Amino acid sequence: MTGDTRATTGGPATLWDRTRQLASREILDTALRLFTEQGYDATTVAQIAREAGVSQRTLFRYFGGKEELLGGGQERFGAVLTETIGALPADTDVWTALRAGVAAVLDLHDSRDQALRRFRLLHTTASLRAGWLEKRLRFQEELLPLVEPRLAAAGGATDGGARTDARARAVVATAFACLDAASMAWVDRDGEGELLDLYDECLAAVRG
Amino acid sequence: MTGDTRATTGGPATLWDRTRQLASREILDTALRLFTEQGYDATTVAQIAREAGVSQRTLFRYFGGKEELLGGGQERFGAVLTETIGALPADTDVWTALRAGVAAVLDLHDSRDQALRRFRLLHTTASLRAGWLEKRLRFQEELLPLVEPRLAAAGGATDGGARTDARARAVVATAFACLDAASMAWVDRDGEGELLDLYDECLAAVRG
DNA sequence: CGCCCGTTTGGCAGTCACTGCCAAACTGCT
DNA sequence: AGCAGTTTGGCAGTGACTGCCAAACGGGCG
Repeated sequence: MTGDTRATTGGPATLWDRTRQLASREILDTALRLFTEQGYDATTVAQIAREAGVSQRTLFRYFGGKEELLGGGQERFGAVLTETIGALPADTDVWTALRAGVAAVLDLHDSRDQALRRFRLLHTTASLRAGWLEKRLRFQEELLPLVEPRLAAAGGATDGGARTDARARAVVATAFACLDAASMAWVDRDGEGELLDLYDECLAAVRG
Repeated sequence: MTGDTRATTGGPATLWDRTRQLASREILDTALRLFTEQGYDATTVAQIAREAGVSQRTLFRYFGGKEELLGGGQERFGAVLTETIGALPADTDVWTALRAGVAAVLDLHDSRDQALRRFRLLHTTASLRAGWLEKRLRFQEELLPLVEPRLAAAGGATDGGARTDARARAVVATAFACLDAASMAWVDRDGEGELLDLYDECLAAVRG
């Protein structure tokens, strides 16, 4: 705060950025702690701001809304998903590609414990669930242009158009649905086993 | 409102019930109208209440929240789903059963036009989408006990327990995902064609 | 017919998430 | 040190939603 303007850096660039990152982390940690302690709905944004040492207004500038305070790099999900799948060879099977995307997203979590806490919160809080599902749907839309061509190539492949559109949506949505089912089961088992294995199992059950 | 206490009945029972139903309809109609005219987010509950001729407080007593004002008998969805599927013979294939459930729910809409309006609103409004997806998930949970046994019977069927749980969830979620993909495509085509056909196409794309 | 009881309604105030707006504090550069 | 651009914090406002309490109303009773 005072003195010591010389950069004891090691961080990204300007002091602002470092402070910002620090505050951001503090807010996220405080939020996750309070959420797990009192529950999501019972925790007010004002309380998080107070305990994190920032004004409510600033908190809302850092994060768009209460839901974002769950953390877990949810904003990166979209980018990671499209990047991972986009980087795959064009003739990769759709399901293989989607599995790779799911795996990449799961790797984003810092620790198994935090992931478990987040998922538990997510699956037990209606409002959070709603928000997550909505975000998921957005990712799904973003993924569409990457999935459509692969689907057309593999399937008997009639032209493009609305028909392929619906099918691509269904395929991506199914992958996400399996991820959700898997993560629910994973939470039920208190984080025992590998989430990806559960995902495979779910997908197998669906695709018979 | 005044005089005419003699029952020109024909309705269910007491005057209260009839008034209630009338007000309910008025509110729902007003809401759908305003939503389509101005958009969901731009319409305030206060405005709906004013134009429907009830107090805001009463409106919230009739319907739990703004989302319910979309109507379409969403509350019955759960019941219809479980009843339809529950009434099917125990050895019915899971996918057949789920298809029947989906068909029953689709039959719930009064008119094609209203269904289209509702779906369009649903797919273009983030907040509504979120709410719908959350409700969908609740139906999914309700359906689980009906789906699990059929899945165990058909599939190689190891024991019961958490394993089947995840798979059942995945299967039901997939069916719903296909319904969503289908309804999105249906809206894109301005209600042309049969929704169920699109559903079948989506499911075929998934189960390849 | 009129009266009382239970239900329903409406208004009011309050909570909570979230958003502009504006002045004050601060950082980075010269 | 000083200037300019950015960030912050407080304040007021909106909109959904919830208790609370008094007033209005419908239905059954004498």
